[in-house]
Amino acid sequence: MSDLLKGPFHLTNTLTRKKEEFVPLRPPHVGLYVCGPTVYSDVHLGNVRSFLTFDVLYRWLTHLGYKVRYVRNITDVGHLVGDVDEGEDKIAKRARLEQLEPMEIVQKYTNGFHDVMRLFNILPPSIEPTATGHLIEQIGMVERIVESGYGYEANGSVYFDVPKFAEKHAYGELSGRRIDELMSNTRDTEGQDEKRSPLDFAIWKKAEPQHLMKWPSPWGEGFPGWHLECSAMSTKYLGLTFDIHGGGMDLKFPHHECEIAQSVAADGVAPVRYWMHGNMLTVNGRKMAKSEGNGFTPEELLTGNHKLLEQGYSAMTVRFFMLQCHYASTLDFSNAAMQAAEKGLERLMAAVVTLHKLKPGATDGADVEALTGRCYAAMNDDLNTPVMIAELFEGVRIINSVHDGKLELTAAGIDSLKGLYQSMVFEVLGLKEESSSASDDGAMDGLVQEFIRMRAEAKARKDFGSSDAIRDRLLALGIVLKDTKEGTTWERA
RNA sequence: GGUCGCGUGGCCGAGUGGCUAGGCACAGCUCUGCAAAAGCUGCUACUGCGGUUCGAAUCCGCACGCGACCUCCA
Repeated sequence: MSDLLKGPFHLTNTLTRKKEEFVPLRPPHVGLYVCGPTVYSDVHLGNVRSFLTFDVLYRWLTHLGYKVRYVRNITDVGHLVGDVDEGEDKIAKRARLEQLEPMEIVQKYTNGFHDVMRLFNILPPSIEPTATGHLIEQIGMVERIVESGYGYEANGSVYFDVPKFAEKHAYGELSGRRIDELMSNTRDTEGQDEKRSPLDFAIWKKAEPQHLMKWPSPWGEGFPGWHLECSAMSTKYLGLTFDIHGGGMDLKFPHHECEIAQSVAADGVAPVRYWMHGNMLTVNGRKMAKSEGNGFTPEELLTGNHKLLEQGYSAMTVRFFMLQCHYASTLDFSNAAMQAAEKGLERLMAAVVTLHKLKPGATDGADVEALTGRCYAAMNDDLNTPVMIAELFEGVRIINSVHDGKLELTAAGIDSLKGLYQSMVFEVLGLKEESSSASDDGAMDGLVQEFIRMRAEAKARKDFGSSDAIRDRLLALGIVLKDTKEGTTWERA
């Protein structure tokens, strides 16, 4: 595959709302930052979708030959439960509820998050920094913001002065908001009298005496504001300006808007060149969210033990289901759609197995090169995984036709196809064989092969009653037999 | 209320001016002792009403319906 076929890569920059050619700042290096989870509860499927989107981005950039430094944070302090910059720290609240030390909560749900990422074959980032590990950098950033005149202290807390910032800079550019509209839409400011404007947000928050997670600072004991860590850590590991920042659509405002303002205020430069936002997973048309209570955990998904689930679905089925939809579109979860995805994935993976058994012919009856080009074109067009999957299914038809002797491919053609599927299915889409197929258990396979041999003998003497009985009894045990030209194969139902 | 987005065949979902993805389901055929699997064929849609255009699912306007953000959320 020539590099010419591979590029150029275009992605939708949500800052400009346009599809743009991706050109890294310092090729071949790419700096990628993605907002990670706040570790105070189990991640649900909607969270998984977001991390999956950027996993595919990471995989694709890597596939294109870029050296990607992928930073995805763990938020282990700072987000508040209640109203704007008031109320209890989420992690502290959870710690109280579960009667654990806050850092035990953090560890518990960080472990859980990692388990889920592994389950869905989502690659770990290059750096996974925590907010609590970067207090010095965050305090430094607050100081720079104060020095530049866009931060002010009030009663031990430090706030970002949004109206003042907006006088000279574009606040609201990313989310398409105007400062005067925001002003007229503010809710009551009760309990926020420390702020000069209701639009201001905390970059450092004073801790009450009973607060468990607090650190010394020039403004007294406190903790960092909830937008600050991403700015401080992305700057530390990726530089003042870096290539791509990703996150869920719901983080666009205010979180990402505030990140931009903080970086511009502190360091004078816009931090991000390409912003990318993944869309939401919905259930019955409504966003899956912790606060909606309509999420299910991966464990419930696998077992089917949830009122919204008719059956259990494997992690790869879910992954495939999500990849059949473009990342920027909302995707509605339903049992019918999941069942369709399950069947489709099965057919795709079966064809990959078949591909490795193909016998070469004298001519090429299908244009593998063109198919490959279309796969690259799809991915280069804003990570259009649904179109690429459609192309892969074109390939499935080719593979099965060759296997059935209805089409011919040369050894070179078969090799190209193998290379394509290895790259696209496993490396880029990140799908993997998961359940025990025939070969994972030697004893099991030997046992079934023995029954297949007995059945073949029965068939040979036209004793179809016996041969069907063997097949039916194995089926009742979850073993499916398939008669092919090369003999009988088996798999689990 | 403000801002943004969406509405595609039985279902899920691509597609941004003509060449009408793909998956699942369904029907017929081929293969098979019969099944299963696989292949072939069929099923040809774009919320409604106007407008622009030789031509619109695709552009513009209006209406209706739905959602997201505006408060922690991927």
